[in-house]
Amino acid sequence: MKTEQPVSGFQPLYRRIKAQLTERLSAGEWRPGEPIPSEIDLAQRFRVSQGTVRKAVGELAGENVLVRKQGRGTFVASHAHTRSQLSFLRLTPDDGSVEELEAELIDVRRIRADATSARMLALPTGASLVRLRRTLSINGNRILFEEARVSADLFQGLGPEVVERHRCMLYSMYESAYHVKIVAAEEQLKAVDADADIAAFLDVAPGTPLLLMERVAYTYDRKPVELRRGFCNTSRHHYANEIT
Amino acid sequence: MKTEQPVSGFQPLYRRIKAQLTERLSAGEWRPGEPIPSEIDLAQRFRVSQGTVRKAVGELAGENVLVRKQGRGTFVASHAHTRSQLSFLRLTPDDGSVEELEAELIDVRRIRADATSARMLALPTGASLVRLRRTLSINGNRILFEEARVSADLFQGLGPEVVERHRCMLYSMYESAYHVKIVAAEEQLKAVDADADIAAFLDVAPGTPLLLMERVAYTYDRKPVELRRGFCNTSRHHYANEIT
DNA sequence: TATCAGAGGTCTGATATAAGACTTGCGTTG
DNA sequence: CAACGCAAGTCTTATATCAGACCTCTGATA
Repeated sequence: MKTEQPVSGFQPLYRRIKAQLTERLSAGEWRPGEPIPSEIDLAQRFRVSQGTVRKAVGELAGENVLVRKQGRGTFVASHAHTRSQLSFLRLTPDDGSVEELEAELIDVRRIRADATSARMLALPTGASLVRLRRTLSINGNRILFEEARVSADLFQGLGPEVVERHRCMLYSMYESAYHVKIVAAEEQLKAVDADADIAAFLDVAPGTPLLLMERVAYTYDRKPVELRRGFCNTSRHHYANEIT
Repeated sequence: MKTEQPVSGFQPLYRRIKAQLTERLSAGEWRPGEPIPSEIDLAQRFRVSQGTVRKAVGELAGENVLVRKQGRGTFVASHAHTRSQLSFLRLTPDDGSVEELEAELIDVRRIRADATSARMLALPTGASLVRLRRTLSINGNRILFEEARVSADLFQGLGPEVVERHRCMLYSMYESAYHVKIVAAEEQLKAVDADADIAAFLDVAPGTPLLLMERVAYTYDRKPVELRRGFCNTSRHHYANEIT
């Protein structure tokens, strides 16, 4: 066993392997939905034992970056397949579950990043962003209005057509059209009153209490990629969360 | 290697070890804050290899039931020590972090379980419950009103004195006074309007939008133990969540 | 053509061994 | 008495090996 990094920044071997794997993932060497090489194979490439690869892969699987399938192989997680697309949607009807999901695009515009957006996306103030607005219906009830902002530079040519073509599944679209895989997000929730505009979009009276959800979404290596702000009518739905 | 359970209900060895560990934890063999025996020691007791124990302990550590400390040992997670007491409190000031936390007890009463509460706590309808109400202040601002319900049978003698003595840290109290360790919870969030009563408690105008948090808290083996309902003034605070 | 058995690949579970890293506490040393 | 160094105990990392479980594909068979 080699002991490198004499003093600072020591990282165990399996973490370095993990880093290498994320690097290749983010470089697009293996695409979402595709299998990565077998543990044995990876072990040989990296010249470490299969157990070490296994531990690296295990952590990535724990972070939902990879998906293991016994007897078949290990796959790059994808928003396209497996309804993992829903893993970022915490809204549920009070009774029963999500049967049908439908999104309706309102508009897609180019805007300039204000100071806050820029900072949160790690971009210079004034950078060009794409702002996308839409509503979302669960089981036929329109309950969410939301807007998303992403770097226009990273998502070149992002317009209504592209969104429509992916049926408004944004993360799936980021992934397949732009090779940007969303792997984590931070959300901040508040209760607010509906203003006139949003009330109109959601078919509720102005002043109705809405759940405000603000999100920063990250890709590999915790690079911030998308800002999102949603207003949800929670009269018959709720935001479900598991604490552990 | 033994292959048991020919068809159904097969559980790998490390999971059976894990189950045995949770059992002993729930029996109080090792108390929160205390160390459990070393991996080697446990391996000998259970007559399995250290690696197998390690895997079981690893999962429990991942669930925040145990806490590993390199070079020192593995400890039973505790709400009392380490500010893990806050791991169940997702409320944060919009700017900065939680510096000071203060709870104010309103009342503690015996009530009968309605059908819903009973079902969620896995108790018979009409069972005797203790209902506790309080407000909570962060950095001096009173922002949360909440009520908690627990089985009066499980928490015998639970009254204002006991709560005050533990300075309103409920999970810490459940743990040290009743040996009930809360390990997980499910929450449902909604936005609602403040009614007159709650508005008064929170010093806001009736009709102010509030974040409604409903929670079921579980102890070892996912046994439901507490129901909680909180109303939060989110004008200068938010509920923080991490999605992965 | 349709079905089935089997081979081979892949992840999973279990064990064993060894050395590194971290903490604690003891005993020596200055 | 204080400081230092060392040893022991514990978790952590790494490797190797083997067998089980699960899936896919292929070739034989009816």
